[in-house]
Amino acid sequence: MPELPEVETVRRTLAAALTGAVIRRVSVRARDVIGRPDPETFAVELAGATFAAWGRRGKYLLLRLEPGPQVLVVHLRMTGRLLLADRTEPEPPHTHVVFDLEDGRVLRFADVRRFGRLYLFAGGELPARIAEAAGVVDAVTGTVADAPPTGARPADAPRADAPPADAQPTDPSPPAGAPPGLFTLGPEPLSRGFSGRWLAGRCLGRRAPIKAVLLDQRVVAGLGNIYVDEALFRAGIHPARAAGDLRPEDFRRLVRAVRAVLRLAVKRRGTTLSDYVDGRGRPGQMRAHLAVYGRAGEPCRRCGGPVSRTRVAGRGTHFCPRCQPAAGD
DNA sequence: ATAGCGCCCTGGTGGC
DNA sequence: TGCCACCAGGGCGCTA
Repeated sequence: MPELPEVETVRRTLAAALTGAVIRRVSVRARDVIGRPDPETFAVELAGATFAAWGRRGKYLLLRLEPGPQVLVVHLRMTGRLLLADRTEPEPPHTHVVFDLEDGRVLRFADVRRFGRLYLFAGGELPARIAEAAGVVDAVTGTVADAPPTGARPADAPRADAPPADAQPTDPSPPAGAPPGLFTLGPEPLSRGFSGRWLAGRCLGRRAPIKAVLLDQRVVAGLGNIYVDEALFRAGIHPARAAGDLRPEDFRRLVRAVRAVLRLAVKRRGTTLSDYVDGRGRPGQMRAHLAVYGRAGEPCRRCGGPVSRTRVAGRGTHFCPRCQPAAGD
């Protein structure tokens, strides 16, 4: 299940191999995976375009194309794959979109469950920050690495109580066919915008389980079921605790835990349980480092007690009842 | 506004 | 061995 580390790994593998590649032809086999515009326009618009830059925002992959600027947005959802291969290599099953490149290679979008979506935007249709992220965001820190020198920004060193730089509360409403979620994404978890104070603010007065809040992409962008469970374990916080009941030190610990687990997962090139592979078809190595996810009944790596599995926020949830007490301490 | 739930989709799994 | 109900879940839309 691609979450931030998996999407980031795909981004890196493809950016290294595909920047500057020219699209010869696009064929759409399954119309329903093209979110916007219609599949015919999608194919026509992309023919002849060059991959100029590869960015990421949350779980969205952002491919900037020239001339344009146009931005191809890809969301892999559960089982989507973007695979770069030579034209002679056999096509993977459930291939729904094929980008034939001028140099003889092919970029294929395959997805067993057809949950993944591809969207094409003209540059002006995206909020400035998203368009910027399509190629210029530093994916690990989440900071804009090569932002155009639009003048110094001296006095706005990010304060803890300031709104995160990458939150976009005033962005325009999404154009037709666009995924609404792309326009309401919270801060990147590895950026300074995701702080204990920000998280505390978003949890204020909320009775929803803390896990549900962390899964909400408007609160923080890029977390999914695996890394939320892992971060809560590292922070020693029960996933079902009411978000509004956490204390300031809990939020600080949680933010640190989220960052640590995501950094490690990026370093290990993501978690492969059954489906995920990177842009070259290689599995990730993070599974061996998971403390609770998928380890129900196995000994907790910290206390030795058995890892539990329940359902929280409608999701399979893994935690250690001893290391993550249900209430307070 | 918030929280919970059903829906999409299909391969893999477990029960009988 | 074969059949089938059931599960996995990200994001969205609906309901209360």
